[in-house]
Amino acid sequence: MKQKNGLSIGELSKQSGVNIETIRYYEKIRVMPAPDRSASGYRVYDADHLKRLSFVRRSRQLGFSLDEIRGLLRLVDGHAYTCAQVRELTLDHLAEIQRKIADLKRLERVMAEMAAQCSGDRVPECAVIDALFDTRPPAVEPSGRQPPMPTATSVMRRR
Amino acid sequence: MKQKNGLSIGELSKQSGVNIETIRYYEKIRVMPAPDRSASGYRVYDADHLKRLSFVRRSRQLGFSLDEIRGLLRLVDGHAYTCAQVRELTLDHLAEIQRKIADLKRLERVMAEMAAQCSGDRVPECAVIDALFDTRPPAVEPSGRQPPMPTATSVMRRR
DNA sequence: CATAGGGCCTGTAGCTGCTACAGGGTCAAG
DNA sequence: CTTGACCCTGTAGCAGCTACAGGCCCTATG
Repeated sequence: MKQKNGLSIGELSKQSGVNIETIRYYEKIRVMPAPDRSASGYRVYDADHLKRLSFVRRSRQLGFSLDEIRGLLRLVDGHAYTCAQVRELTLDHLAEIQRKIADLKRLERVMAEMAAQCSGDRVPECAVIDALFDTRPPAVEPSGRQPPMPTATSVMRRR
Repeated sequence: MKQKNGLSIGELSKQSGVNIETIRYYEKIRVMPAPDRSASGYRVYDADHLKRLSFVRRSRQLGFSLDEIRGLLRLVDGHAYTCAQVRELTLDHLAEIQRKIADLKRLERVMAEMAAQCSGDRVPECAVIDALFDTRPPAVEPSGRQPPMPTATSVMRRR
């Protein structure tokens, strides 16, 4: 009773590399369209679904948020995008990645400096602990003030 | 009726730079101890609370998870830490930051390459879209295989 | 003395992007 | 006919907060 090229959710999952639960989640949040159902209520997918899901997966791997992906898909679906529009989204995203890299590099430097101060002695006196108890924001640039220290949240999370 | 050095949650918030809601949240998850209460049930903090909260804030800014911070605080509270222990936690954390930087740099390169392919033409043919529709994982190293492409989640989130 | 405003209280729901159940139905093989 | 693999829905959980709702308290002003 299976239609030509019909994929079950399990098969789609294997072929796309996306978790079954995640596929259903994408459907719920309207990133993937609701597929046809078999007589018994099973989801039945086709090759277009596989393409779209792979698109989503790849975009996620590249760090696009689901909201950004919705934007890309809207362009693709409308067949109305210009390459320039897509390029702009991509460059925005690139800029964000570069900002995160810069933030992390500053963290890296602060952590390395703290660790370097640490002698390894047994006494409960430790440069790292002292530095953490310092109420001021970490020294980031010896010269010149900068935008406020990024929080871990702003660095590690998207949006 | 306020005791010497007693701080209301609002004052603690201002002096520490930590949101009121976040302070209460830290208390709930036992990162901050429950303070005394005034007759009418208001939280009353002292200078030690301020120190500890600043420690937490600074550690968060440096990207430590609340769980790691709990570990640091346990060491500090017990007065039993050696500087070497703290140093180890710090170096672990540093290594993680460096891993994230490396991951992001790979993403950066892929994004930049995609954007560079993009002509800006009006036609609905776009190298970026094509690349995203590619079902294979993004090319990361032209030569030699690597650990699987980091997902955005693994790069952006902690743990 | 009444009231307006600010602050504080608890408890719950929301955010992102999933993942992991619980408790059931379906289907093909042995 | 039973077993086991699959599928279904719906809900709760993860981190680390943030944002209410609905209420109490406290001080100052008219």
